[in-house]
Amino acid sequence: MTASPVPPAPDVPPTQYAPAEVEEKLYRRWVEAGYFEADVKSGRTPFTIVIPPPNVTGQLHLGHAFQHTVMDALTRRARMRDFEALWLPGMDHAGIATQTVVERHLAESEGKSRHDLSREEFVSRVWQWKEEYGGRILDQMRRLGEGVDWSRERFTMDEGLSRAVQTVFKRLFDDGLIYRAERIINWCPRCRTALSDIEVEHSEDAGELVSIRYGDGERSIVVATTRAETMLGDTAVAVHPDDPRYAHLVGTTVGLPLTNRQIPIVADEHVDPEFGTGAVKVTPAHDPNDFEIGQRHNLPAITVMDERAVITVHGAFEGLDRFEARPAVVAALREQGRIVAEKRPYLHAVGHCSRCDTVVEPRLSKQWFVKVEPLAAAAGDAVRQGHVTIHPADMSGRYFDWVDNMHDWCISRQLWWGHRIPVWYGPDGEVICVGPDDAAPTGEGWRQDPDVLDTWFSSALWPFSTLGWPEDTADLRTFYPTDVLVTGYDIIFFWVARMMMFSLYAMGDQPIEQAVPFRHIVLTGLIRDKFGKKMSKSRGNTVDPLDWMNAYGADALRFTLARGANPGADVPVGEEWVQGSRNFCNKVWNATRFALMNGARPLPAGDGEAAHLPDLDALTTIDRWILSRLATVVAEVDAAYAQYHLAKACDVLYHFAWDELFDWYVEFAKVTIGQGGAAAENTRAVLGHVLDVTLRLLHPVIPFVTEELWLSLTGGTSIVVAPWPVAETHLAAPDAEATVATLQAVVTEIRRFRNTQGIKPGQRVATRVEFTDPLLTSHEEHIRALTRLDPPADAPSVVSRLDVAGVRFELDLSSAVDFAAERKRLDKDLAATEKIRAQAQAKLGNEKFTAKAPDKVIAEMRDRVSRADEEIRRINAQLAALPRS
RNA sequence: GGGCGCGUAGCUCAGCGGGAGAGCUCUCGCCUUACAAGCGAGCGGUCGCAGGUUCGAUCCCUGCCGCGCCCA
Repeated sequence: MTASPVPPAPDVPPTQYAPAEVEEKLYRRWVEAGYFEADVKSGRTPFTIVIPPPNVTGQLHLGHAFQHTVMDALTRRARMRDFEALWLPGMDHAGIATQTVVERHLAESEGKSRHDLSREEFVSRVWQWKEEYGGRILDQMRRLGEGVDWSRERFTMDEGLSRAVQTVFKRLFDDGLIYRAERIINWCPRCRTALSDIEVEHSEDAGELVSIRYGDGERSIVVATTRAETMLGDTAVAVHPDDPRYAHLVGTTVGLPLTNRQIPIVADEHVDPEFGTGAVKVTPAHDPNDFEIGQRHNLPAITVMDERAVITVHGAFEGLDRFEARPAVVAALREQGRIVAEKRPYLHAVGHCSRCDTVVEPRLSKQWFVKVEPLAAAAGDAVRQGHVTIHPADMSGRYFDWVDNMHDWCISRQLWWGHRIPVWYGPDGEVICVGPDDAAPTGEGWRQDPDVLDTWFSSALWPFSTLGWPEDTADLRTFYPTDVLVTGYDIIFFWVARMMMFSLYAMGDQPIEQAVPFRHIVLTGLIRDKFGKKMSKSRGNTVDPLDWMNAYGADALRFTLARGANPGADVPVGEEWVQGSRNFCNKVWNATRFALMNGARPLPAGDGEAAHLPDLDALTTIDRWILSRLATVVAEVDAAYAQYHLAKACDVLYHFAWDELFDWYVEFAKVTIGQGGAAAENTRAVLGHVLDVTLRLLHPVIPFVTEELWLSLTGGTSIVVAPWPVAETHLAAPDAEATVATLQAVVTEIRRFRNTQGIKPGQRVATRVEFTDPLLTSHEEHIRALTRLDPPADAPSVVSRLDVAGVRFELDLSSAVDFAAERKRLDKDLAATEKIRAQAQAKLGNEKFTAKAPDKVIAEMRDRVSRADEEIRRINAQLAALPRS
């Protein structure tokens, strides 16, 4: 055996990958090199993703980490594929959340409320807070290695984005799509602001159902309610018009208890005669359904609570919170003998503020609304007509359900932090909407609407406002429409549909394919814990992604999340998963380390992948096998990405890298390299090439470790800007794949034999090897190396003979062979093979099958039978050769 | 109540018309000089239940049972 000269490895890396030592350094280098900055002038095809803006008060959680990993993988791959890739970062101003945080801060540090400051002062405090504490998530994104274009970072309260907000508001206003009206809206008594429908979360809560008798004697009626305190604001009782029980009462009045008011009994179609007594109390100012009834019957609406949900009427209850007033009212009614029935607990749906969980109070109030009907119709059509594709496709139903049944959107919020509504009220009742270039009216008696817009209003403009709209910027012309939106399926309603509506509206002068905000919507699932349970603070199963990054590295976390990225499916994660990913990264590290120590290096780059390879005719079967497999893997990874099936891409790469490249090719390569000569040199080049390609394929998902290794392996500038591999289909070598499959089967069989015989892995066994399959002959040394079989001794005493596909082994065993164990093994294999044969044979024996099944399937069955026959013969020969025991 | 989805190995999930897969776990044996964050071998499933369509069903259809989620 000739020892070939191994070029000294410049820096042999340590045996364990240490992410902490490389991540920060590499990230800084990437940013400084400007790799993530998109160039409008490059002339390359653009690829754009805008980040769903995280909340300025927020911290990175696993949900962000997950979606950001997906976006980063898509963007990095696009960049490698020579697209002008832009991933645009930023944050939203999170009106309620931010104002709440700053108010608390103000209270704690100075003991003041915002009302102790002027509005201007308070807003400037919020900006101060933002500079000092806001946006911690941005640094956490850097930790994760996100390749965003920091030079284009945006914030929804920035001047440009605010201008976009005002422009859209003005247009909608002028088009009559924004209106102001007195309606029942969702009110949070803690945040003291209106909420839109979708900022309310419903849950089944335990309450009470109380039945109360209104009126007396003949003219009395029993109503049931879960909100007894609102009876103070009742202005009617409603029954179904066809309900015979109450027909005689319709049109009359009853006395409202605890008050001296008489209220009418009205007939309304919307009353459910099956529910309770079939009669309902009507409180138009405190219930959306009652409000509708009130409208239909011209009933007055009496507001009985203030903005904190404290009772404002009726001396005895005035000043009580709604939850204090409820038992008080019931007690007072009971005293009068008016409580007919009580049910506790009574489960019913209760709305909660999505921000602070306070029970929402329906409140009659004057608010601004967007008339969504025409906008929503366009948003639905864009998807129906195929201008925008939702992945996975079966999530489209949710989208349509939403846009087809959308309610008008309440956009005003009673806050100070946000985009102030650009509407001015004049002394004589004038209402003027001021556009971004208009001068606000001045003079006596003019005042601006005090409210601000829902944060989601500005978020809905994000795909184009971030690119400079309403100005006609190069960025907008180049990067809009964006290519992909990645977000959770839970946010379709909040955000996706609204971006669609506003983009189509604002970009309405463009053809629809140019007006859409994005061409693909990739919906991700929710992160769950390792038992598949939702993560929540109350469950105590939340995980800080920073902890896992610190423990296992950013790549390990990313790989774990990416491997779970099955389209639309929830992703359970546990620490063991991350450990496994870390182990994978370390495996890649060590395999590359081995390659470096053995002088493996891709040949100098030329045009295309094949330029990295030696003359194909000079390659061994094993070299051709791995190249053939690599070509398939590249194609499979591309196919998976094309479907946004990141989990599949990761799975393919994981198994190729570990199970084929590292477990087999590297082991074979040890032998070939050890043999020296031209074959060794070729194998070094092939190993170098395959690793190079594999690292590039993995880079979008695990950017750090791949960069660190790729730099050593290739001496290139950066894997970030290395070309994405191309599937070299001409390298397909089915013959080599078949031969190696046989080799693997032979090696595995020997290993099994050794195992069942209790031969220690390290123990070398003298063996005579005889080939019946000539294709395998040249691989004797590979087989011996992987199975630890030595050449036979001079005077062999053959103890055991083993026939494997194409090879006969005569093992010289000094220890006793466990024939019983071997027989058991073979019997099991025989039974399994006979089963396969029987199943295939049964099909072939079925006339209907042979008549109707496609030829390809029939041929496959025939082949299966003959392969099984051969296997059965082989096993039987083995069995026959075993001495009887 | 309306709609959508899911029930596949101990756990978490892929597969979705022609021989049941992965990760983690588990069993046995190994510090075999790239890697013990590792290596080799193995155990483990009437693919929720019942019908139907089909030459053939984990995969398509219907019903049932059990779980989710969204909307009301």
